[in-house]
Amino acid sequence: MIDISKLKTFVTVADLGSFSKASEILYITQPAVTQQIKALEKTIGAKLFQRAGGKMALTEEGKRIYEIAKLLLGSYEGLMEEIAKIKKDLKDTLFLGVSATLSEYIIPNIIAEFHKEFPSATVKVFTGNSHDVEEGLLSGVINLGIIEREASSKFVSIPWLEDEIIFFTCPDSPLARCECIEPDDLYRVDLVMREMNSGTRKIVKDALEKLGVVFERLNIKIEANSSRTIMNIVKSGYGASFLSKGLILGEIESGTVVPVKIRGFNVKRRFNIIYPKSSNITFLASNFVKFVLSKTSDIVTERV
Amino acid sequence: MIDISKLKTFVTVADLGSFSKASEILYITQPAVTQQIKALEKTIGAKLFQRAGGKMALTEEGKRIYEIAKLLLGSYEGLMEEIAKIKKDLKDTLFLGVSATLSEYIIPNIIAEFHKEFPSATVKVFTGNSHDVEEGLLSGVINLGIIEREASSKFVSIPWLEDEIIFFTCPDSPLARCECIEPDDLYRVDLVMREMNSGTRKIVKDALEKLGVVFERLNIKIEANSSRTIMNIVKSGYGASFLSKGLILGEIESGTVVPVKIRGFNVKRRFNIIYPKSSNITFLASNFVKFVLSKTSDIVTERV
DNA sequence: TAGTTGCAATAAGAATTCGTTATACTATAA
DNA sequence: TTATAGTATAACGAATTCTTATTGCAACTA
Repeated sequence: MIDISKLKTFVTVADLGSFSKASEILYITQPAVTQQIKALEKTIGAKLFQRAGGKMALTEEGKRIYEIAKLLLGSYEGLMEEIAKIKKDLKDTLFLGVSATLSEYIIPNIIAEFHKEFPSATVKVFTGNSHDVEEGLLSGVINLGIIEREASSKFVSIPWLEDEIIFFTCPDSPLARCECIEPDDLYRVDLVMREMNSGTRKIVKDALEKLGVVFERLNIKIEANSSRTIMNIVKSGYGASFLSKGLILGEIESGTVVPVKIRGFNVKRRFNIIYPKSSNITFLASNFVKFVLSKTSDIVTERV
Repeated sequence: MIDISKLKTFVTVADLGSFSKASEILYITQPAVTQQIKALEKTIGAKLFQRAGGKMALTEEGKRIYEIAKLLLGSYEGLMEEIAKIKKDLKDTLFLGVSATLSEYIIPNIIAEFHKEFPSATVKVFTGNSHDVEEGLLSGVINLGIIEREASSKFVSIPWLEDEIIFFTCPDSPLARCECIEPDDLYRVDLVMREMNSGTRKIVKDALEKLGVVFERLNIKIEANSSRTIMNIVKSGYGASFLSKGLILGEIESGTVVPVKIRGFNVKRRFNIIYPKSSNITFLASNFVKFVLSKTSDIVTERV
């Protein structure tokens, strides 16, 4: 199979009319040029250069090959340019994998602010559960991950925000007047919940069952797979639900929803920024981490 | 530098969606495919396939590379087709190297008749001295040579026509009435000769000097590098000259020139068909040799 | 005409590449 | 759970392709 580098050598020799000059430009030795041309001539089955006389002149066959070789080298140039572009694009792109909960509140703001500080950067967010994020990191599809638990030993974990799941309802509800209810009181409440398989739902279920609540006996009237949807339902006056504190803090402050304590119910978890121990962190990714951590102190003191 | 075969492998995998299937089509093992793709991904700096799921799907970068790779492989196909054409053309072409004397009489007829028998064949004639022909054979520019002497030990020599150099003049000349002259008589004749460096001139000079003639004292009034020119000069009534018997046989028969014997002057030589011992003779060349030898018997008996 | 110079070809050894075999890993199917 | 298909990894051997050293050849110069 004919080598692109051999064609490059051939075209260079043809253009310069000299083996030794071509060897200088190609940063190889003159015998290497001789060998490459010889190999080409062997596979083509014809002499490409007329050795007689001062200059190396193309033979008739050489001229025929030359035209096509130039075309092919043109395509090759195009390929290399595209590769250069891809490299540049990837250097300026941060592939971020985050859990569903996070992707809905803090992350969008963070990305927007990050983009203000790094205008040339592009951030692509992949939403998935913690396992998906870990897989993506190992396969290289993702540069940086943020998950709701500790990562496995294959990853570097940077602890980030502490998150708390809280129970809340709308101000008009009778529940809103209670400062603290008993777990058993939940059986008498219409509940809006995240869908099955949700990490948030699972953590709530586990915590309630520890308090003796039979989850199946609860009145789950509505299920939704979006935190925003759940929020809107409760805000509009229907029932009560569980969500991350961060997701509803704004609403609590503006008085559109009211948090209600459940005795003994205390679910806290910490988000972790992670990346593989095996591969080096991207320059852009490290900038993102620095940026996020600097913003975190504000968020922590102000809100969480 | 990126290899065409790697690109071919990449495109094949992309088309089939499988490393192992691609390996079968490319007649290599599956690990070889893995390695090639891996190498490509390393030089490009991006994953080309999404390993997740059943099929191997192109990533965004993979798609970008795929398009250009197909273009490049197209050029490569074109190159291979051109090479095939060149090989075919060369197979149908006989490169013949002949000495100047021969190229002027027997060879043109032979080629014309050869072409009648092998219409698809092309014969290209290179005229030069014996040394040029030998060089051409060794460098591969020529397939077959016909020279005026024995070839060096590097060549296979097939003896062909015997040639004789004869002295002649025009019918009007006083010389024409002599049946045989003495060597010293030449000093009194106006001579037309081939140019310096001519093989024919050298052989004549050597033969005359053996007969005691001082070559420098001869009256060489005209020099010409073409046998045809010399013939025309003598025919038109001026002086006398030496030429191959074959070149002037027709003229002698038609009475436009007259041969004159010089006592003791007897120069014969044999043409040899030659080709290098090192390289095999072309199919077309061997056909040409057979054809020429079959024609030779006619020529020998009829004319020489 | 001999000697110098420039360029290409050749030879031989070293380094790299590349493909193969053998084996491990990871999903999916039975 | 085992079996199976497909991919990745490791290690070795073969082929390629460089490099250095040297020869060969032709043109130029003294």
